[in-house]
Amino acid sequence: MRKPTDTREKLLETAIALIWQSSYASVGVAEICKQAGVTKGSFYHYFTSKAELFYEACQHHWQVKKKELDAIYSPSFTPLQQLENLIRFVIDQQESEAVDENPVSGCPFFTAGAQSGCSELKVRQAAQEMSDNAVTYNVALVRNLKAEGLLNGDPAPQQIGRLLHEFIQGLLVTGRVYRSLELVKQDLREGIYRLVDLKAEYRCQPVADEAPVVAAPLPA
Amino acid sequence: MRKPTDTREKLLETAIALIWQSSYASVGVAEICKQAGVTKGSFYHYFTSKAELFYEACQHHWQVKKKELDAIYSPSFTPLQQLENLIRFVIDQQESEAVDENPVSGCPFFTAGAQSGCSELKVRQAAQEMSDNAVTYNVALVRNLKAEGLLNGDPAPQQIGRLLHEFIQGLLVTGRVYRSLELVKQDLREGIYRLVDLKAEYRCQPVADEAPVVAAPLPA
DNA sequence: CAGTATACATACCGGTTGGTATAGTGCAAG
DNA sequence: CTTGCACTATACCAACCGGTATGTATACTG
Repeated sequence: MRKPTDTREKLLETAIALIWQSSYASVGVAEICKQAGVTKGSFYHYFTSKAELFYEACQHHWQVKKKELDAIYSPSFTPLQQLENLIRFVIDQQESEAVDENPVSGCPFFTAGAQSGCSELKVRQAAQEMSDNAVTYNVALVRNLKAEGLLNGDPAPQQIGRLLHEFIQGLLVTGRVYRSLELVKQDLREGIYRLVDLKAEYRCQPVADEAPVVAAPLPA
Repeated sequence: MRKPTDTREKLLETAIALIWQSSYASVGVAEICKQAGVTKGSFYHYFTSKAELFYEACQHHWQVKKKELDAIYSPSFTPLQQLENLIRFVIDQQESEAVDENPVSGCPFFTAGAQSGCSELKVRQAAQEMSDNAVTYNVALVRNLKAEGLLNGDPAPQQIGRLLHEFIQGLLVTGRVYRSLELVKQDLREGIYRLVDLKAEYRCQPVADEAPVVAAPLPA
């Protein structure tokens, strides 16, 4: 046996990074390999196809994001704080991944999956699973808000969770098309607040600009 | 001069139809030509590039959709009816364009533009212009609702119009990824109603399933 | 030291892409 | 009848695509 290398992981991360910046279709296997400092031979040693690489890269990347989301939704926050954390998370995310030509990267899982249209079952599958993941977290958030009696009416958390995801995705894609992070910042909070429909007395509470979004997670 | 042919228009319509069903990237010039019964020579006689064809096809298609939207938003409807018309319009649209492998086509302008990411300025430009068009109509709707005093608070119609567009696009893209028109039907009305935030007394009024969505436009 | 499985490199494949060069065709004006 | 132009058909290109075949270096195992 040869000693294990980090080639595989390198490919996963490079793929995410590149596809993130442009799109699944416009990034070739060759480019991914070049950027990762790996040759095609190695690529197809670890992955059976480009679509499969994407699928696994999504899974891999989710493991990272999951930790961040767990911090966001830590029980050490009140539901209202969690809501604000989510908003900040989305924007931070976009800001950290912004590149010159593409100030809004959008959700990589999704933008790729969306275009797949007919072909590439594996890609669509990845987009679905990542969406399911995101919705699950949204639902938890809504449930928390509802449990505290902060919401008007008697909404179905499952549906509101979906609505949030649909809206956020649409907003990010729009921001991407317009190449405008400003648009995202303008509409994100307003859209989310309208979808969850907080009771009047809790609405639009100003949030400090420096408010830490990630706190130490509770020790079990 | 030779008698004018419909070659150009044929190409525009074929392009829309094909790209609609799958995606901009996965439909080649050759396929468009074949489907339109035209050869590549003719294609590049009328259009300088694939991207330009797409751009012009969008403009062409918008002229058709514009008429439908004008009917939807005819002053002969009350604002509430206009709102319901919009909801029905979106769903009818998807239902009429559904094909086996793709029950949700999404907005063709947008799904194409979204994926463009880095490349193809002309494609992104088309997506932007078509979005602007859509938002304009949304804004008009919100203004009507607000003018009748049907909305809570004092919302900015411009923003709500954007939110509606962002949500609808996100929903359609999600429906596309899940290949589920059912999802779209479930979430469309709820999302829209939450975003516009109608006063309680006007909310969720049941709408007859057979309600005509297109009425005779007012004679000037 | 032989055997073997892993890890990677080189070179190449057939197919498709968007785009072009060119020759030909139909038709109207001179 | 012929010239000229709008239009169309054929043939072709270089570039690139995802994927593969084959070879080799490494390193553990018996």
